[in-house]
Amino acid sequence: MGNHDLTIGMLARQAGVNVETVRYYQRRGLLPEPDKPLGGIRRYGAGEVARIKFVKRAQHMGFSLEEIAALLKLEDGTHCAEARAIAVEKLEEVRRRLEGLRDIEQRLRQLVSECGARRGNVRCPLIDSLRDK
Amino acid sequence: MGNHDLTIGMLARQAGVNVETVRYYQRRGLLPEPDKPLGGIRRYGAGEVARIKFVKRAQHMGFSLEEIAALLKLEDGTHCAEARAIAVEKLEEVRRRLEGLRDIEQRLRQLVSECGARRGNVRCPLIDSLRDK
DNA sequence: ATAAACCCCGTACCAGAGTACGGTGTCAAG
DNA sequence: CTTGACACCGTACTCTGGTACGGGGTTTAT
Repeated sequence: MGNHDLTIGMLARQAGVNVETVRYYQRRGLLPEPDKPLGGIRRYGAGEVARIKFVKRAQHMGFSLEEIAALLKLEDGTHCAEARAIAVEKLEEVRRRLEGLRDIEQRLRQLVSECGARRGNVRCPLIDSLRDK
Repeated sequence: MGNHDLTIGMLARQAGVNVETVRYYQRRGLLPEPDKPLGGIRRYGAGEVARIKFVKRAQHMGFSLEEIAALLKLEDGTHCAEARAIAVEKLEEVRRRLEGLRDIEQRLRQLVSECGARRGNVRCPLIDSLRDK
């Protein structure tokens, strides 16, 4: 775990992101920037790979980088209530978005089917629904 | 319908958007820019109000401004099949997003409940799920 | 006739999550 | 010892849908 032998390019490849993304995460404070040793080339280890993967997993759960920064501060696993609070908020947000998307799905499904069933020169139901009610 | 008596500010108020938004839509080609008459103040009518409302309704159905521009070209209602094709694609996209969000909701719900049920010094289930598998 | 309110136009800026570019430095192989 | 690949760093640009700003010109009301 402590072997610091990766260059930033290797780190990026192992974590499945671009070098620029690694640097971006460093700037955002999601990834510590190791001290530059003599010569000027930094080395990274398994800890950094894991951290980037943590970020990517959290993104797939819908968290923003800002929220992920907060989660990373609780990474030792001893602040479960705080972590849970962040997840609860995200869950509520996800549910709101789900509701909105479900409405949209419904309306689109309805309109697509009406447009498909249209016969003769009836006006387009989709276009009509967008015009003044 | 043909009374062109609104200034851009009145148009914006009637359509429920900002003046800047009207100009932005003009730049994006969603709204025609009327000829500037003597003196330099353009006038707008009910057609423009309707057009902005069309855009807003379409946005609420999940369409991007680019897609809305395509829909506006079909606004006469005689190109139902083309309009339907755009809606079908959007519907598919919405369903993909819905699927993704449902997965996220599920996982978050599960994790929130696990974190809530946690007793003693078990590691935080949420944080754990973000760390290496 | 003067002040408030409004218009015109161009440009710059916001969030979010990166991506791209360009100049310089360093390292390893041939 | 030179070539190529990579690292470092700062800055700028991408996309989307606007919002803000600033310097003029005009119109409306008092």
